Amino acid sequence: MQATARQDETRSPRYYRIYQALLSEIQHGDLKPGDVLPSEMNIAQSHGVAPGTARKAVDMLVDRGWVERQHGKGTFVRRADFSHSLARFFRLTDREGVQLHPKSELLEIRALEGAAEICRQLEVPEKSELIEIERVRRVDEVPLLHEMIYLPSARFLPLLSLPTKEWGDLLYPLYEQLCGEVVFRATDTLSAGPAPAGPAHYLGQAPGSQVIEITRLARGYDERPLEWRLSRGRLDLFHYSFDIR
Amino acid sequence: MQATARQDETRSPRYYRIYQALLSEIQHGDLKPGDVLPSEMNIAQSHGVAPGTARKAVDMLVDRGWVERQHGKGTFVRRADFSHSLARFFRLTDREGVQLHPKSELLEIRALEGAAEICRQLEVPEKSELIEIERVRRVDEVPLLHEMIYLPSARFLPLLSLPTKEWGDLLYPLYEQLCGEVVFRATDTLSAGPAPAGPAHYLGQAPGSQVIEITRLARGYDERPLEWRLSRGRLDLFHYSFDIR
DNA sequence: GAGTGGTCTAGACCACATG
DNA sequence: ATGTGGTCTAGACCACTCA
Repeated sequence: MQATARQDETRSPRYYRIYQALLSEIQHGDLKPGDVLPSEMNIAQSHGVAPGTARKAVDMLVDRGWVERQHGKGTFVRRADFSHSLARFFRLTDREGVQLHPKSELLEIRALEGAAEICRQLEVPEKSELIEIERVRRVDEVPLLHEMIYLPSARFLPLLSLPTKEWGDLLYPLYEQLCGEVVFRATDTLSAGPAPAGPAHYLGQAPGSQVIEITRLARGYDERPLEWRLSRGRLDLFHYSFDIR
Repeated sequence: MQATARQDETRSPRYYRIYQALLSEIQHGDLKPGDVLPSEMNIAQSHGVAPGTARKAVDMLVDRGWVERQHGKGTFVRRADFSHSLARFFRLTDREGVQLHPKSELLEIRALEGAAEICRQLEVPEKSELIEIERVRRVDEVPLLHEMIYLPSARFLPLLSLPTKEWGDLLYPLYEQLCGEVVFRATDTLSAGPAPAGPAHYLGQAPGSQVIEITRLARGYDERPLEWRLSRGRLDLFHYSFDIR
């Protein structure tokens, strides 16, 4: 037997519309990281399709990194793991070649009127109030990165009242626990340029010397920008490798 | 009805074994870039499985970038396209934001005894004879990259007798036409370091100034190393962007 | 019209996880 | 024992390409 109504409505395949429906639930937060999806049989019945068709929709979510299957248990919305994400740009490994995590030191946090370019990146009105965070990240006391981080004040206010001692090495878990904002993906851009006096000082370089610049725009599940940061790092330790094709 | 023998032999799924069989044909050159695969019905019959199972094997080849489907025509082995691959590291676009292709100038080509490290990368015996190619790549007369390229002599001899005038902008098509060696994938590694006098001169920088270093190891369909290159580029034009998670 | 890939059905049995 | 995902069958019709 063949489906009675085939190319009605959107003219896209049924598995694709199911994929979109599930993705939209994830992006709108109806399905949160760690949540279990309905079973494939369940999805099939509720959408009135054969199990194989529902499975293909879930396949797409898996391929695109939104969910993870666990045999015998279910399919779960993935939680992002950025813990190695900036360190991976540097040639810093232990004897066994394992990437080392840098330690963070909070230098300063304050609210200020956002610069035009940063507001544009964060998709907030010009001159909106932003939170600025300045950090240094070190591995074995070797300064690796100087970071300037900008967040829309409105959504990150609880950070301003967090005692300095309670800032850990990772910011994203903090965003999640204190502010309920979850970073799902980010775009990193590599570049190079002269270091201003402040960053240069913390990196142990002469002011104006060339450093690697990594800018990041981080987004939530709904694709809204959450964070913009500019990290400057030592060129002599910089190293990054990847496959093409 | 169910397959009579299920977990005999390798204990891996049938679609996976079919995938491996097809991949091995591609990697051994029985199926060359541009060749058409057997039809899915054909694959199913010759392996004694249902069409859906054969299709899943082909799905895997598609997902991993080995082949490309063309509706109504067939499934074809992909040909790599590296034409934008090095230019993508630089901030060089036309008014419409389209990446510009650099023009190549051949500076020198010669055969020599390979340095230990380069022989190791190319997986040939130490002190093997290598072909060394020195190039400059420019966009609108602006020098962008200085390149030192190393190839195992044994497999690339025809290059030594090619007149300078016949070297084009792209090397990989040359490798294929003259030497029958096809580059399928490569690993690029980004780093930075001081430029020796030669490269610095061609980039219009002071000797010893910091430049971006891109090393590449290119491999054929059978995963054998074909080419190792060290490209040095201007830091002030360097720019690279990518998504994580 | 014949052949190809693209979508979909309606089942089956297997392997894993949990109560 | 029950429910989950993982593999597989044996078909169907649709959409596209080419002779």
